Amino acid sequence: MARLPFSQQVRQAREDAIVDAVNRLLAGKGFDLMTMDEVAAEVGIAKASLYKHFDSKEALAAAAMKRLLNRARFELDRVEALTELDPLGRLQAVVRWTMGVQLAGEMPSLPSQNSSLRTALMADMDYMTLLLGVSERLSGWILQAQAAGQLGATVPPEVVLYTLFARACDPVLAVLKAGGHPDERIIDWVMATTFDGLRAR
Amino acid sequence: MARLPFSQQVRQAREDAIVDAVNRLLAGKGFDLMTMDEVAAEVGIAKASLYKHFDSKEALAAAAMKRLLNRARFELDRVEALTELDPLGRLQAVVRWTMGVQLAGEMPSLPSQNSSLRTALMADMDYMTLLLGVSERLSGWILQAQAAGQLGATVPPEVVLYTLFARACDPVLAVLKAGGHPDERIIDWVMATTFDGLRAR
DNA sequence: GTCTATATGAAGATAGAC
DNA sequence: GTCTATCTTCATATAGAC
Repeated sequence: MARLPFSQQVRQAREDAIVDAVNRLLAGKGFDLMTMDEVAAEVGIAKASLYKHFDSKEALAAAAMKRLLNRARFELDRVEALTELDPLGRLQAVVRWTMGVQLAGEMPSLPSQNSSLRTALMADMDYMTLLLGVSERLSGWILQAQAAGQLGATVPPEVVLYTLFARACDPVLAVLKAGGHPDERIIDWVMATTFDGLRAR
Repeated sequence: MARLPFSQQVRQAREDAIVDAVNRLLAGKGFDLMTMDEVAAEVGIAKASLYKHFDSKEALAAAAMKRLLNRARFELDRVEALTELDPLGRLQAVVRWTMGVQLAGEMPSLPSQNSSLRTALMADMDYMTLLLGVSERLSGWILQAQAAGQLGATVPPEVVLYTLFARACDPVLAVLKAGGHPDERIIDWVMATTFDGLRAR
């Protein structure tokens, strides 16, 4: 493992701090309402300095999203190593993890509608590669779980995948948190509605 | 029924046209990305004229939301009159309706995070009254369905209510529509995941 | 690379004639 | 009430000194 020069380590640490702040702000108020002034203030540097590290606001958000996807990939590795889990158990573990991230205020939220950010992300090859990688690993587990009869087969795998992604940024979590419920209970409830459905079993 | 003076009828028709345009734009790009210039262009009047009818951008969005809630109230009446439906059936009918509205591009979407719009809406008594009314009628059906053993009782009614609201603006619908699936099938899929859950029954 | 100061543009809202 | 033209604010992005 080659050691980086000290100056590059410093630069890396600073960029991590920037992405930290962006992640927090993205989780708290979203892309449109986040301003570069706020980011700079949060990090404690001048706004112009931000642009020495990232080309644009979109690039900043993209960096936060890429870090999230890397965290997700790491989590997928961890869950895959848990040999006591079956495919459904793995999916549930990952969904639980995403909800925990959101309740911790660390889930950067993108505008679901089209915007400058969406187009920037779709043109970002690194981001798209990461996203595709995570999607395909999840899809594999979904297919296994369906084949094993653990997941319902009335709905195509595609729909299951999108549903799981949607739970990662479900606004219901924030509403329940605002209602004063503890995180663990919130997660249990939303896990129950997601996997067991609203109808009585 | 007193007949309004002609001039007021004209005014009313114009304001309806404005709210139509706002509704479309809110559904398509959301509050933050909608601009007053676009609204004016869509209606075919000057931007300054908008302000003769509505005080602010927030007031414009509030008008669209209020009209949606009135449509919802009307739908609740319609479903309540269907005597062949039980409480669960009524809830499902309403959720189906909301999904249809969204797929038709007529569901104005609010930013889920705090913003100027949220505070404006919370201060709007007409809006809050409508919202509370719809919530309470739905809550009544939820309680009935739980008492009848049709809805799972592991989750509090509150959570069921929020989950149903969330389905009305579920981004999964738009993604599936972009995937080229017909509206009816999309609705069936999301209804299945919502009420039956992802796990096999 | 960091800063202060500024350019540029977009968007909400208004002035004032008709 | 409708229009054109304008005001004001604010946010992205950049210039240029150190």
